[in-house]
Amino acid sequence: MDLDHAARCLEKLGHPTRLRIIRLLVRAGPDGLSVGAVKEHLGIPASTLSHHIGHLVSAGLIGQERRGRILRCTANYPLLDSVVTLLTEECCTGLTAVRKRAG
Amino acid sequence: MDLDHAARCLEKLGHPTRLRIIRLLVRAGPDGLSVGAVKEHLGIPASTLSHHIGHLVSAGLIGQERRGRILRCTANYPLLDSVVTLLTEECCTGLTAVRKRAG
DNA sequence: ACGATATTTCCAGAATTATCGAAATATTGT
DNA sequence: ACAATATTTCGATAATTCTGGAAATATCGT
Repeated sequence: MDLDHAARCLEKLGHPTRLRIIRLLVRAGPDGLSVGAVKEHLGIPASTLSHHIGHLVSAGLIGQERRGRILRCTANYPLLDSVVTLLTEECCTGLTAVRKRAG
Repeated sequence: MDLDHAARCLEKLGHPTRLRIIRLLVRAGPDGLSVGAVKEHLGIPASTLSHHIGHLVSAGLIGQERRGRILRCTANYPLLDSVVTLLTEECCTGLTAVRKRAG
C-alpha cells in the first residue's frame, strides 16, 4: 500500500454515497449485501448506484460474487484496514501519537 | 464527526498531492512547515500548491498562522484522528475487528 | 518609498466526475 | 421460448476539479 494507492482508495471513500455503501457492507458482515438490497437502503436510482459500486470495485474496496440473478457485494476488510493503517502511520504519527503515548 | 463531514475530509485526502502535503505536515510535527517549504519538497508550481492547501484548510485538515512573510501550515491532528476513528468504527467494524479480537 | 520575498487570486482550458433515464444483458423459473 | 427480476451499459448533460501562468497582495528590510 503506497501513498498513491491510498489516495485512490481515499478518493473513492470520499463521496457521501460511496461511504454509505461501504458502511452498509461493513455492517452487513462477511456475507455482504446484494446490489438491490443496497439500493433499497440508499434509495437511489439503479444506474447511479451501479456507477458508484463500479468505483469501489475498481479500487478493490469491495468484491462481488454472482449468485444466480443476484450480485452479492462484500467489503474488502483487509484493504480498508490497510488504508486506515497507512493513514494512521504515515499521516497521523505526529502530536496525536505523542499524546497517546503520554496518556 | 458525521458521515458527510468524514466524506468531505476523505475527498480532500484522496488526492496524491494533498495526501503528500498532509504527510509532510504531520511528519514536520506541531510547528508544521511554511508554504514555501512544502513547495520545495513537492516541486510543484506555487499556484497549484496554493489551491490544494486551500482545499485542506477549507476542510479544516490543516491550520495556518502567519509569521511575517511566511505562512506556516500545521496538520490538524485531532481532526485527522477523528476521520481515522470514524473510518475504523463505522466502516471497519466487521470481520477485521472480529479477527483482531480473536487474535 | 522601494525592492525582494512569500503567497494568493484571477483566469482560462482541459479533464474528470456525477447523475439518471432508457436500452441492453444476464439469470431464473415455467 | 418467454416473462420476470437483477444489474449494467449507453448516452447525454451538468457540475466540479485540476492545472499553472500572470497579476495582485502582503510583509519585510533598507
